[in-house]
Amino acid sequence: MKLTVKRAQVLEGLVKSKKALSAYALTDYCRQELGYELLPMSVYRILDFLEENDLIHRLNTTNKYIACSHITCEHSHQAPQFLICKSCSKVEEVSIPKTVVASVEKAAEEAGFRLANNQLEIECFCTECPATESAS
Amino acid sequence: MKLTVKRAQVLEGLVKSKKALSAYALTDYCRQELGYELLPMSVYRILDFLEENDLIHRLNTTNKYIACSHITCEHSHQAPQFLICKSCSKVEEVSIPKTVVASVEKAAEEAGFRLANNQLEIECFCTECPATESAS
DNA sequence: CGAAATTTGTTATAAAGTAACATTTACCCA
DNA sequence: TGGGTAAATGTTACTTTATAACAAATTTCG
Repeated sequence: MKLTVKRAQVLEGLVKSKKALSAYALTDYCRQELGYELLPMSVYRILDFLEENDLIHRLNTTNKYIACSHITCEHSHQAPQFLICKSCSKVEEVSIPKTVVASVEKAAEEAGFRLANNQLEIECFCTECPATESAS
Repeated sequence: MKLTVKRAQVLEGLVKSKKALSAYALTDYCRQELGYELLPMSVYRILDFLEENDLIHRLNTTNKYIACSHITCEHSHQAPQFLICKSCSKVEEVSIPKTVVASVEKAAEEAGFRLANNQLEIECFCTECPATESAS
């Protein structure tokens, strides 16, 4: 694993942003804040690398990326769960009790599926955003 | 609410398919199986309509759509949970115990978020698909 | 009937993601 | 130290997903 300058800069962009960013938002970040062009293709590759090395998470529900909140920790990662604000993209990485995750897994197994990962993404509204859509 | 012919045909396409389909896959379906062109814009509008009326679900993690497994039931919908095969897009709509959903909601509230909906999408592999990626 | 609302058509384009190949840079070791 | 290999990044082109804006057709209902 090699954290090159560009990879570190993309990671830094995600760390500094308190919310989830798309790959294209990160190309904008490089242009505007760092003063060079990093094309989408390169951004995607760097994001893939950062994700493989557990430095960031990809949010499947929104096609955005966020820095892992445990970058600085030593302890190994357990499955992440995310609360994602539908309105402003603010993300909180929370820890849901293992028993809860276990019962999700159990429900899956009973239906003949095995989990690909334990990542849960939950659509929310944060305190600063009014719920423009009603909860279902 | 008005279930026009085209809306019913799109819904029928989703019901007949046992897996999740993208909007563009549904334009192909109309061309190949029904013999007319339904442009993507129209498909998206119809999908929006069907979703608003609880006849289908949109899977945010995969940008695909699936018929609601309770179309024929009378009982009102509770929050849906989906097991989605990453490999073949097969989807199972399951019912996860309310206590589990409640504890997810509790974790969200403690972090200052309120749920936008209770839909959970869980990435899996079904029995027919080998896990090409290892579970995390 | 005829006005208003709803549904569908049409065109163009934005946004998200990847394939394929070229070039550059880093690394190793004889 | 030079050169070969692997890793990283650049470049071009394209596919997939999604929506904006406006036009036409159809339905609804007084």
